[in-house]
Amino acid sequence: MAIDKSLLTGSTTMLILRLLEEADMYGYQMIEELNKKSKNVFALKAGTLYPLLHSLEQKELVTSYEKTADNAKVRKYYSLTKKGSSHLHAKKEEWKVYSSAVNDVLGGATFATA
Amino acid sequence: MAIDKSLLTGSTTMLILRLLEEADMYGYQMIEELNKKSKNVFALKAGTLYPLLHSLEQKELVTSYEKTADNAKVRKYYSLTKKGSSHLHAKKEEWKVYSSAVNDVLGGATFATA
DNA sequence: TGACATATATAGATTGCCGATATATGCTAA
DNA sequence: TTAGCATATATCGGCAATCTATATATGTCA
Repeated sequence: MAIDKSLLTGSTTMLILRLLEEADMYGYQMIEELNKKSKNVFALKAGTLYPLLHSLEQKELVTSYEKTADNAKVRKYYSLTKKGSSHLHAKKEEWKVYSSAVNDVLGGATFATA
Repeated sequence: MAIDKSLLTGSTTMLILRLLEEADMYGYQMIEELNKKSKNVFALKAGTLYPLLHSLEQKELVTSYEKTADNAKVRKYYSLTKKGSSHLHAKKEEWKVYSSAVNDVLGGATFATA
């Protein structure tokens, strides 16, 4: 199930950084991973991702390097910086506060963190 | 705690409709209610709310009527329509799917509905 | 060899929300 | 008594995030 794109706003950066927390990745791979991990809910578009990655690199939240795959294709890998890691943790806290507040207003839903 | 405004995108309509599900309200009151229910997380701006209410009325999700308060002040009350109620339920489902998906990606959080 | 998946990139448009500003009334304190 | 603040609604311009469309280049498979 795909959701209204407008709900995505603001959380995309967090999700991307979260992916990079586990492993270095190249753009195309992030789109696939995000789709898989979210059970097809997040269908991030290339036109959204690449400009976003460039801005994250400018903000020094990620760094990039090129790596040649087996098939001689050059891929651009991104890696989470220390600054990016801090940013991610802050955003995760924000997400917790935000989603709890939405649930407070909606009522009938409980939010538990493990 | 106030959160990054960008996270709000798309959910404001849902929250407003949710308020009207419980009782008819006028704009200014919604801002206060939302603030209270969300424990000061949502500080909706008048410049956001009033245009939004007008668009909701155009979409026939709400209707409005004027009512004079004790102090002779005229307030514009909004009421949820049947169409608005359906819309709200659809949006709530979307929110569940979306927030679960975010938690899936973030890991370490469980989402339970009551 | 032609179509499609992979892989990255940019420009233009849309949308949602905010800040600033405007208007008018009621209440309260100097 | 009047100046300031809260209440109450409204509009405009602008910004930020995302999408669509388009472009490029290579690898793979029918």
